[in-house]
Amino acid sequence: MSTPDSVRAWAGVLRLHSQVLPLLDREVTAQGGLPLSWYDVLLELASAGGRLRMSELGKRVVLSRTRVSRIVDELAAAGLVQREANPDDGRSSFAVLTPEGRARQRAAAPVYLRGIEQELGRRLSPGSQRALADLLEEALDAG
Amino acid sequence: MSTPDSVRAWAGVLRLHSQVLPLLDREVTAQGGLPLSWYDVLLELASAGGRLRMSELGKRVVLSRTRVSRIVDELAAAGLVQREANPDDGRSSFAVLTPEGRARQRAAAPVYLRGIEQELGRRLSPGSQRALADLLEEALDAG
DNA sequence: ACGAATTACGTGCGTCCGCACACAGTAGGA
DNA sequence: TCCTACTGTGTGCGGACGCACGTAATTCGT
Repeated sequence: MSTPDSVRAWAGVLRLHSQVLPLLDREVTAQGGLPLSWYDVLLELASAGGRLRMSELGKRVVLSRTRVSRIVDELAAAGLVQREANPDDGRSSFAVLTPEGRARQRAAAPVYLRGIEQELGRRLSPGSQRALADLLEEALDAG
Repeated sequence: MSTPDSVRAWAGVLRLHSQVLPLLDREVTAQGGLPLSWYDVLLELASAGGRLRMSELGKRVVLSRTRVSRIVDELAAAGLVQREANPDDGRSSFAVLTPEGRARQRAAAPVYLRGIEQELGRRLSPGSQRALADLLEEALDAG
C-alpha cells in the first residue's frame, strides 16, 4: 500500500509549513522585527507601488480579506499605512503606505530574508531550492 | 532585484498551503467527513498500530502537543479513542484507537485521498507531483 | 537514599483567524 | 427615475491554536 505522490507532496507541504513557520516567527520577533502578518501586508503594498484596494490586498496576501481589514487598522494606528477613500467608488477604500511604513518594511526585509535563507538553506542544496520553488510556482499558477 | 530561490520556495509553501487547505477542508466537511485535525490524529494512530503516547503523537502530527491533548479529549468523548494509563511510566498516558475509531478513519480516508489527489492533480503533472514530494521529504529529513 | 533536575502531561488564558451578517454604494433594466 | 441585484467593505462572534504555567512522576548524581 504505497502512498500516492500527490498525498506525499501535500503531507510535505503541511509538515514543512508547521515546522518552519514557528521557527521563523521566533527568530524574527527575537530580532525585533515586525509581526509576520504586518510584514506580509507591508511587503505586498510596497511591491504594488504603495497603494492597493482592500480586496486586492486580500487576494495577494496569505491572509483572508477579513483579517486584512483588521491588520490595516493596526498598521494605520501605528502610522505605517493610511486609509484613503476611493473617489471613483464610494464602497472601496485604499491602503496607502506612509513613508514610515515604507521605511519599516525596508528595515525589516533583511531579517526575514536572512531567516528564510538560513532555514531553507540548511535543509536543501541551492539546486533543490530552485527546483522546489519552480514546482511550487507551477502549482500556484495552475490554481 | 531577483528574489532568492529559498525565498521563492518559502513563499510558494505559504501560498499553496493557504490556498489548498481551505478548499480541502470545505470539500471534506461537505462530504460529511471528520474535521481535519481529528483525521490527522486518527490516521497517525492507525499507522502506528493504534496506540501512541501523547508526546509521540504530538511529534508526528502537524499540531502542537497542547492541541493534541484537547483533540484526544474530543475523540475520547466521541468514542473513537480511549485514554489509557502507561503501567511503565505514571506520567505518560496512551491514546488507543477503539474499533469504532479505526472504522471511522478507514471510512474517512478515501474522502481525503480523493480530495488531495484532485486538488494537486489539477495543478501538477504526475512527474511533478513525485518530484515535489521528493524535494519536500528531503527538506523534512534535514530538519 | 535523597534532593535537584528533567520529563510527560493537562489547563487557564489570551491571540489569531475567518464565517456569517450588516451596511453602504454601484450598476442595470424597465 | 425607481427598484432590484450585486459588489466592496467592516464587524460580532465563536472556534482554533499554542504559550506559560502547574503538577505529578521519573531519573540521576552524590
